[in-house]
Amino acid sequence: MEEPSVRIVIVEDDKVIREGYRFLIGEKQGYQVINTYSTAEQAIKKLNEDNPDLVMLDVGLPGISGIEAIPKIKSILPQVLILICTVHDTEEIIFRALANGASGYLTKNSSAVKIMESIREIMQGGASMSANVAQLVIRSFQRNSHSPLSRRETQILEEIAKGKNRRVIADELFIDNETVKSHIKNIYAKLNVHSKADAIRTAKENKLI
Amino acid sequence: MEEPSVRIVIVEDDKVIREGYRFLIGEKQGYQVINTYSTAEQAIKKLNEDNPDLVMLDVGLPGISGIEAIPKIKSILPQVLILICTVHDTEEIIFRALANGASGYLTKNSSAVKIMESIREIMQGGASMSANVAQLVIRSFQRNSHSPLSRRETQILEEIAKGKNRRVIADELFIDNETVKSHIKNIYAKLNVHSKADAIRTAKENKLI
DNA sequence: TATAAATCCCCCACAAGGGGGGAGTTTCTT
DNA sequence: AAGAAACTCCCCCCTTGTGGGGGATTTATA
Repeated sequence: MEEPSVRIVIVEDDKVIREGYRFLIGEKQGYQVINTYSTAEQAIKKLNEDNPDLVMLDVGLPGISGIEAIPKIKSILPQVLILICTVHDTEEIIFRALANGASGYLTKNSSAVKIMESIREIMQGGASMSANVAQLVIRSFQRNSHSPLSRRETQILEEIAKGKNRRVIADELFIDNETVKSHIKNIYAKLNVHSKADAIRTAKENKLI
Repeated sequence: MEEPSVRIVIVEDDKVIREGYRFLIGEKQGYQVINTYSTAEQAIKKLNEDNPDLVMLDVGLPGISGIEAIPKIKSILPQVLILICTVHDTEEIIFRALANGASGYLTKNSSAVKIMESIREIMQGGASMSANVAQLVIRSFQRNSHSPLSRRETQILEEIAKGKNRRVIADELFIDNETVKSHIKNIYAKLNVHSKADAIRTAKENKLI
């Protein structure tokens, strides 16, 4: 039986890189580059007729950025998969791209092999990140191991961060209202703050919760 | 100049897989398998003399699990890198492994090439995940795009979830106290809840914030 | 034998929360 | 042009929660 090839659209403002991608992908069996664009606006305008399976997207585009383009593209073609290929590797940009619906994030030092591997993984329903991106993402999961807070204090601060009040926390932990209050007093002293909001902010900044 | 080879310890209870890894890695230039163990306890006991750069760790070990072993290993050798290789791919296990300090997470269908690539990426200071793991991780970043909440409501609920009170939120958004209160009333109505804590819980469960 | 952690107790004053009502404007969609 | 959402602001009410002050006891850990 005939395997339909994967339809790919490339959005990249640098002509050399754009043509590089086109050449790289175009010569591979089972993949075809439908069109390439230098701005997200142009790509979005032609999205319905191009009808791609996957869009390779740069972040630093003139006009609307790749990040902002993601939800617009997804609203037109909800099933389309997005692979970000860019030089930008700041935490904020990466997280915004992933939160907006990207399935992959490669920084531009990625080899041709790595790019094709990512496209394959994404088309098979997975996701893909280059090593430096994966590291940032993983780091966002990790706690500070030198927390000044005790186990109980950390636990209680986590519940506070969920918006629970002292009464509820006390009930859930099978301890007294006053005990929770004491813990909170100690938390505030250790973090040098004087309110819930400040405690939560400080704790999150230092990855204590 | 002489490049020292990467010292690797393997912890895996299945003998076939364990020896498979040992063979796979042992034949590669620049990598040496110092020791292999079938339990985390044994590996931890010998950690100081083995002095590995990287530990390949299974999750489903007899005795203490791979997940629980991570902080214990890190407390003995803080610089050691951890690569999880396992069949387990539930969200909870993956997140706990990454939160505990793993630098990589491969599910066991990973090819030999992929395993070596991961080890290389991790040793170079990056991180690595197989496609299915990356997908779960990325999905955890993504919002529900069909939120019943308006932009403003979502924004305000996010601030509430940071522990801020109405007064502070009003000031930061340059709107009146009463306006914030109205938004909160509407949020509660839409989410069918009657308190901060319930609103935060419901919103998080449905990935509205 | 200190020190930290976890538990519990009392006081007080003020801030904050939640429910009820209504009403004006803008902005977007049909 | 009509209607619906969204965003803004105002009043009433009473209950609950919060933060700061001062303690105490027990257990475990260094």
